[in-house]
Amino acid sequence: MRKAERLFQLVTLLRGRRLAITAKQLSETLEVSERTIYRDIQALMLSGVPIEGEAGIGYRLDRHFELPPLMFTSEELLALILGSKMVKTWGDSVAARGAVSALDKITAILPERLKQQDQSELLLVPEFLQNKNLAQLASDLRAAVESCLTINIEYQDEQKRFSSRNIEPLGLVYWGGKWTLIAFCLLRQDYREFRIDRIVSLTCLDIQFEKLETKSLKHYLSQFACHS
Amino acid sequence: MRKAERLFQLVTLLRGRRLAITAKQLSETLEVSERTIYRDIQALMLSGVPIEGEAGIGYRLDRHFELPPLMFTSEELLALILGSKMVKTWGDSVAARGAVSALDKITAILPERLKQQDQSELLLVPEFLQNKNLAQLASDLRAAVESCLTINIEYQDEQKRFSSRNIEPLGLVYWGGKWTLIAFCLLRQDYREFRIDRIVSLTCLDIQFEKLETKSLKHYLSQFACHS
DNA sequence: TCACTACTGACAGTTAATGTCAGTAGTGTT
DNA sequence: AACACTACTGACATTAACTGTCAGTAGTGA
Repeated sequence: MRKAERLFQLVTLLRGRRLAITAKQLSETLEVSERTIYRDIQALMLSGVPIEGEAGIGYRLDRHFELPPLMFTSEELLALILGSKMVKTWGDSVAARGAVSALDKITAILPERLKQQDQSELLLVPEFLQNKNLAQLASDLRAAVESCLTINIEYQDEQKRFSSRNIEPLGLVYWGGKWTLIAFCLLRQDYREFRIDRIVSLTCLDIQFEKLETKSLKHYLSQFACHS
Repeated sequence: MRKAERLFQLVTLLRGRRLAITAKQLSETLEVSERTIYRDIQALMLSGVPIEGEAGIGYRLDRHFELPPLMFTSEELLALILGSKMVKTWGDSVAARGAVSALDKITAILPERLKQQDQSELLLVPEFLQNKNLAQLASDLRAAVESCLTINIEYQDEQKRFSSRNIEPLGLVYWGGKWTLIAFCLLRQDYREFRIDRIVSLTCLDIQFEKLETKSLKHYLSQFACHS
């Protein structure tokens, strides 16, 4: 079992690093010969662990193996299932995609008892409320937020009044059933909140804006929280 | 590595069973001696696997180890985080509790890159919208649904009209921001849908009702889906 | 008491793992 | 081209770990 323990430790050592690590360093840490490290690395690779080794550089774990496994309780899994269903229906299309595949993984390992509890569907998030176009719009907005790109939107408000604006998108908020975009409006030189389902069109302008402490989603919401 | 592989297979064999399994059966399946099985079981227990052995009965895996670890991609983890935040704010209190602890586990293993993406909070589910009383009411309703218990509710509808009814609760539906209780109303002898936030009080009656194909959440929703 | 099981120690034989040594090969710098 | 640094492989003597058989202990239920 000593070797099996060492293999586990090897993966842990590789997983915690950004830079490559040499066989010599590993052998010193684990107190074995370099030859043993070479054998261990080969064993791990044969069993599917994606290790990359470069002569003159050292070893690195493929980025996708960076994430360790997670252990959840029954209660946690049922909560994750419910949350995934909410994201699937109400989230932007990127998040919805992640939720669907996570949901597949979770249901694949559910024991019969929990599977029956989930499939009894006594707690339901209806799929038919899903709006694919809105989810895609939310994804595009999210990408603009993340990239700090100024955008132009055409917007139809509650009174059906039409407007076109250049805005700096700061973030998205889920109010339960409705997402809004918080942005800094270049026309009004102030924050504005837009319901995503009322955005008629969206155009990215390829103009990058600057992030500021006093011009952010957090700053906007701190004002809102004081009111309620 | 043969032994390490066998240890893995042992856990898998134990995990897939409800009834206890003897060392003799395991030795025949894995084609080793019983003495080796005793050694293997001891090695697994020393490394933390919760196996229970009873003389005259056999071995069983502690129930909490029934669930294997899960491996998620970055995209899936971010979706699970978003979903957990939704459940935390909008779910019933049991689900919210599960979501909070799942969220702790996920954030504990998040690499720096993803942690920063999550903490930038460009995609927000506000916690201040959480309603603890409503979440507790939802949990009580969920328990009644699961136990098929008839309940009495006092309800105030859209027009502020007050009513008191005995109902058989069939399930809960999340419409995005609002949950409704689907129930069979004993007064009207028909389905009725109640917004949870309009339920003034709830009393369990300790009268068990019968589940039927034609008196269920699914049946009710199949009618609704045809209308839209 | 008997039948069934889990459990432990001891020991000879078997198998796996280890470190040392020698050699191959790739990359970057001088 | 030579050198320094690294990854890599095969061979072999030595060491460590593992295995099955055997004998014995102990718990549970009929």
